[in-house]
Amino acid sequence: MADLVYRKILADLKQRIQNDEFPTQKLPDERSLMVEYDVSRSTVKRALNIMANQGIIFKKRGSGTFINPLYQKNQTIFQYEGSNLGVTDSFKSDGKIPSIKLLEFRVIPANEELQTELFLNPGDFVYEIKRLRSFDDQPFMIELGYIPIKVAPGLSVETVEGSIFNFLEGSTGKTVTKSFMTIAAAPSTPEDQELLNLKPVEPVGIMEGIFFLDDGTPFEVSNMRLHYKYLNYNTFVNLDENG
Amino acid sequence: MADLVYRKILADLKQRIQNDEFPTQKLPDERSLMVEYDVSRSTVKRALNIMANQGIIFKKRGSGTFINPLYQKNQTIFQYEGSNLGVTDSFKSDGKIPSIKLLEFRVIPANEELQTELFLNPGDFVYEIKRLRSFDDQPFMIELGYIPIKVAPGLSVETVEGSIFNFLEGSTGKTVTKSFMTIAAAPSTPEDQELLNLKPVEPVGIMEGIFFLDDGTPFEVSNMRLHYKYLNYNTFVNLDENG
DNA sequence: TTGGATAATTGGACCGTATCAATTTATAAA
DNA sequence: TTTATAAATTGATACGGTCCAATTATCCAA
Repeated sequence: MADLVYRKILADLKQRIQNDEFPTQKLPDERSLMVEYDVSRSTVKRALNIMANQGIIFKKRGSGTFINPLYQKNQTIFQYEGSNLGVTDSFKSDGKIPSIKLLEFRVIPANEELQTELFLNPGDFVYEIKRLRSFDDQPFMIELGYIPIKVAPGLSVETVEGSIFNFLEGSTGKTVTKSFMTIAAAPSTPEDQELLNLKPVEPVGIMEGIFFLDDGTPFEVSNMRLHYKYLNYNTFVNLDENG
Repeated sequence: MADLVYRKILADLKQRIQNDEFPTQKLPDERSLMVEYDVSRSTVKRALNIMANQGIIFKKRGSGTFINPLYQKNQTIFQYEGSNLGVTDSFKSDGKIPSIKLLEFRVIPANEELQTELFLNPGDFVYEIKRLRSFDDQPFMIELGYIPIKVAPGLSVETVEGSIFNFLEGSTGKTVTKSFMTIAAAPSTPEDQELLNLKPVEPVGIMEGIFFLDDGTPFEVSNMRLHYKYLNYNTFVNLDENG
């Protein structure tokens, strides 16, 4: 995986940026990099394009390639990168111990909305999994997930009390690297307040996600209600939509 | 701009997907598309890669390229694409009339945080712009923005009562297509409740963004407090980070 | 010294080729 | 029929080249 040429260049350039090896905030031009790394210009461009899409660098034709000062100076905001999709991993634990309490686990027929979102047929069944996640006994999220039985037939109570993504990867080798997310906010319901230990005026953050297998199969629909202090979503938006 | 080959293919394929011209959910293979459009395979791959990064298609080596069923069936959630960064444009108005009320407009020295985020030096000045945005007299967002005077020296009250991005583009030709966004939620303050017409239990969504010019210059730091019903952020997450 | 034309620099777009790797399909053997 | 093997399919990686467009640097003339 990591022995790809463009990935090595990518990793190396990121490292060199962090090491402040480009004090002028300007990277060498593409033709120099091509000689330096002894690769073709296409490969250089590939690595640079990925960094540009991640907001690490800006490219300006005729002028050069420049480092996003924020990436260097304030990489705390950029640490969204490299995060995992699974909640277990993506909410940085800061040494706190994550735990899962299973609130509900059953099989139900997929309603119309789930049929649309998970691309199921009428009569297909899904697992309904409701879980409460905590860090050090401080609950921070109510997770209501739906998974078609036909894509994960072997789900058990023990599995569901841990990371479903890890189970999936271990049992089938498939990984979940893509999702469609919707982020919103709402006043907390009495149930939210009880489970997440919230005051009535304190809201919840809502993250709804449809997670896909690598081949595009919708794998899970998840509705996550978060203690508002834990909703902190960072993203770099680039409307150029170039590759 | 739109006469680029890969963009034409991109637009055409999107259209054909919407027109349901691929009922098997499978696109022609890259070599066929290359013949069909009479372009090189590199150009085909470029267009397909962009669509894959947008979540429109999934590619599977050895198997083919497949349409994300959600893109076709439920394109409402995908309508984030093609949106503009400027708030005036990006919040879909549904025929409602957007308006801006200027609450505050002054020049202040940049504090330490602003110096970091906008990459300024001690002593540099910024505009502080506080605005209330509405649709049909229904306020939905309090916007507190900071813009360095040296990147937009000509800001006037009239300008600031309209779209700053449009003014910028008109006066300098520079466009804003990149931003770093942080999304959160919080209980509403008394000021929020008054300006946004919220009940005490109703929260606000918070979007903080650093907007960049095309050359990477940080242009604006904006703190947006939204009526919670208007916070609805959609995004496709792809951890493959390929170009 | 300055202004404008000219050249050099630098990233963008596109083409075309070769080889590899994952998957599916076809074929042959048990 | 089932199973193992080989072939065809299909996207991924990487190389190389040509021409163009935006920007910056250079240089000459007024």
